[in-house]
Order: sequence, then C-alpha cells, then structure tokens
Amino acid sequence: MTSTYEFPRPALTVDCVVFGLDEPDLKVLLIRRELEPYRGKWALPGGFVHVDESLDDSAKRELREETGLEKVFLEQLYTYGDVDRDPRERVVTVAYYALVRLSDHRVVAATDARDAAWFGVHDVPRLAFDHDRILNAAYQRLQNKVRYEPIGFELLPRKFTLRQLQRLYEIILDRSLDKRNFRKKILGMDVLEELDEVETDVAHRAARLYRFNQKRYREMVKQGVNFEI
Amino acid sequence: MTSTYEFPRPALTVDCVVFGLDEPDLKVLLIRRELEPYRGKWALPGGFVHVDESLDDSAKRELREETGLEKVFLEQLYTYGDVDRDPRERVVTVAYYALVRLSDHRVVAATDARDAAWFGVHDVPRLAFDHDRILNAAYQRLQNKVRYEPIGFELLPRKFTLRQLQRLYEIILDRSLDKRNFRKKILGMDVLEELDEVETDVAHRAARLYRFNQKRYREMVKQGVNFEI
DNA sequence: GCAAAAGTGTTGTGGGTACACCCATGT
DNA sequence: ACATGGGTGTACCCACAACACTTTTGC
Repeated sequence: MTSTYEFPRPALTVDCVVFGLDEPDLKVLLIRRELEPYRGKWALPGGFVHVDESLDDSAKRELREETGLEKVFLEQLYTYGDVDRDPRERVVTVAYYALVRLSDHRVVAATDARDAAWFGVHDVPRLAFDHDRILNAAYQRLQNKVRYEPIGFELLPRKFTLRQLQRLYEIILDRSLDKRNFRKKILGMDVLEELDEVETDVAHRAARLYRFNQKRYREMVKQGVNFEI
Repeated sequence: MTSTYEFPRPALTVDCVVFGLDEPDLKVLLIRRELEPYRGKWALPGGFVHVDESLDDSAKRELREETGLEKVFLEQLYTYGDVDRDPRERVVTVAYYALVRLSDHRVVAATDARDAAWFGVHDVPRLAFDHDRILNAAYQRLQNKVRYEPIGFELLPRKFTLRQLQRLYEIILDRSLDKRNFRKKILGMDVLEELDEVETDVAHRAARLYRFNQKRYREMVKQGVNFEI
C-alpha cells in the first residue's frame, strides 16, 4: 500500500456456506434470489460488507438476517475476486463456511418472506454467480478439516452417541469406517466425556451418550497431540 | 447478496508475503514505507486492487511493480478486515504469499527508488499495520503446507542436491531431520529425477543433482498418493 | 593425509487396519 | 423369540524413528 490515490473500488460482500447435519444427509442452506440477476435461482446467503464492521461480523450479521442463525461455528474460507463473477459490476466476495446444530436450530428455513431451504450436499441445483465453486471449496475444506480438527461436533447435538459421531464422519468423508477402530481412536483421544445417560426412544439397546470436552481438547492441542482420524 | 443498495465501500488491497531461501536462512521481502501512516516503517509489498483485474492479477502486478518479481509461486492466504487495521480509513486486504527462487531472481532489492530488503524470517522488525500478524500466518501456512505438498521446490534452484532439499525442509520446519530417512522418503516418492550432473565448486565430494518432476507429481496426486514429509 | 560431506541398511516399535461374536433392549 | 444395534479384543503389517560407518573429493 503506497498511495492514497482514489481508485474506483470493487464492491465487497460476504457469502456463507452453511452446513447442517440431517441424518443421514449433510445439508446446505440456500436462499432463492428475488432480484436480477439470477432471479429465482438458488444462491448462498450473503450480502454487502458494511464499512463499520469486520468481515467476521458481516458474516455473522448476514447469517442472522437471512437465516436467523446465531452463535454458530464460522470460519473464513477464501476470497473470490474474478472480474466477471457478478454481471452487474465488480464484486469481490469473502466466503465463509458455517456449521450448525440442526438439533438446536430447527426450522430455520422460512425466515422473513425469504425463500430458504436445505439441500443435500450431493443434490444441489445450479447456483447463481460462482456459488457452485464456492460450495465445492467449502465442502472440500470441511472434509479436510474434519480429519484433523474436531469441528464435527458443531454439527451434532451436545449429547450424542458414538454411532452418531461415526455416522457424521462417514457422511462428511463419504466413506465407511470400521466401528471398533473408530471407537478405539476417538476414545483414545480422551476428549469425550462419558455421560450417565443413554439415548431414548430407540427400538433396541440404548447407546451411551457422550459430550465433547472443549476445554480438555484445547489443553491437549497445546501439548501437541494429534487429532487425525 | 440481495440488494444493490449503495453502501460506502471499504477500500480493497492485496499484500504479499514473499519468501526466499538464502541459505542458511529463510527470508522475507519487505518495503520501507515512504508515506504516512507508519512512514519509515517496514511493511509487506502490496497495493490497491484495480476494478478491472482479479485478485490474483492484482497480487502479481503489485509484486512486479514493487519488487520486480515475475512468475513466482503465489497463493492466497487469508483476508484481513478488522475495522481499524488502517488508521486512515476502512481497508480490507487480501493477503497472498509467494515463494521465489533467489537463484533466478538475484538482487531484487533496490527496484525504483523504493527501499526494499530481505529479512530473516526470525529477525523481522515491527511492521506497519497488522502486517506482523499476516507474516506470522503466512509462515505458519508455509510450515504446514510444505509438509504435505511439494511447494518447497519453488524456493530452490531448478537443479539441487538432496542436501539442499533437506536443509530447506529443516529451515522451514525449524527442526533437524535424519539424513537417511529423509532420502529414503523423498526418493521413494518418485518425483525426483536423478540427473547426470553433480554440483561444482565445492571443497569436498560433489553431490548428485536432482530435478523435481512436476508432471509426474501431478499424476501421482491424481492417484491419491500422499506426500507428507 | 586430512577435512568435509556423500552415500548407504537394518532393526525395533507403535499405530493402523482388518476382522467376528456375544449382549442388551424393545417389540 | 427375534430383530436391531451396542459393545468389545486380537493379530498382522507397514511406516517411521533411531542409529554409524565407508567412500569420494578437494585442498
């Protein structure tokens, strides 16, 4: 940055790829556009960055305004700045991805008059702008990240069974895992608290419930423990 | 993106963390600021994004203009958008990092009238703006990335000895590696071509030269081979 | 002949993977 | 009693880590 010469400025937006687990599917939240261009097409929730708020705050605000979601896991993904990605004018967008507990946030869909819906991640229609590309990048990031950081818990209820957790990994990674090895590994990490509760309303033996111990996890990370699945 | 309402826009810049290998040090290229704020302080090379060029192109152009570097490895790092990161006005910056072959690009330093210099990565002064933070993030990214992608070759001459390669990894990762294990591993990956040449002008037995085979690497990646060091 | 780095194999161990059965519960 | 998933242990194999000496070359 060497000059304060006033260039015409690109517009700046944020867009969010919101993932939710709806067993047995991983879903993504999309919004139907009411305006041109791409009117009627599905798109990622997002909007302009205000001049007095940080990028993270923009993403949080947009999520709240467009989907009613609050306090979800949110992480910056990548910034997309191809010249022609918006036909109207130059728009650079900072993409985020979010993980939400559908168990906490039921019926997020119909906020305002806006048309919002969850789509299976393998079953998404053609999106507006370059949002397909952004969605793919987010999904890949999630697949990579979940393997060495325990972010998957953000998608599960706070209390969950080991089977649920394994399913989650299987769904995200799109491959099956061995039950015994999975349990050995995940319990060996020592970040799950075994609760004195079991699941209810199941037509078979009830499984034990566990909770993720974030504090313990942070301590272990500090000690350099590896959390690769 | 749901409205075309015209907000006041943040300014948008790119900043580059340029790494170069100057054995036995990993160095970073910095520019001394000639203007307020932070006049006289060292900062990352960078500048405003033009409205008719992509972010990648902006980064390339800034590198060329400010440092004379062309055709270097360049990758987007992260976008920094805290409200007060620039005291003059709201500026969002898309940070990149670059890897350059100092062997190809000697004496980059004094381009134009600008004051540019290479600093050891562990020996960088306090930088302008939030550039310290950006530099740290870039260094961490490099450390992580070099472990599972062969980007380190971008820092070496096209022909190099195994010792040079090992030193590179040791410098970047900041720890020593076992010679035999390193050679076994790296040769086992089958992406190095053994040349019929040896190094010259050394006061001891000359080491064989190798070349990185990018094409072969890409093929192997497609087959899902793992390149973790 | 000496200094300096090149080059080369083996062994132990820990972690990953593959694999099958009995148990508890609800209907 | 049966169906459904819960819960558990072992054996093999491979990849990684640790480790030291001989060879080549220039001076």
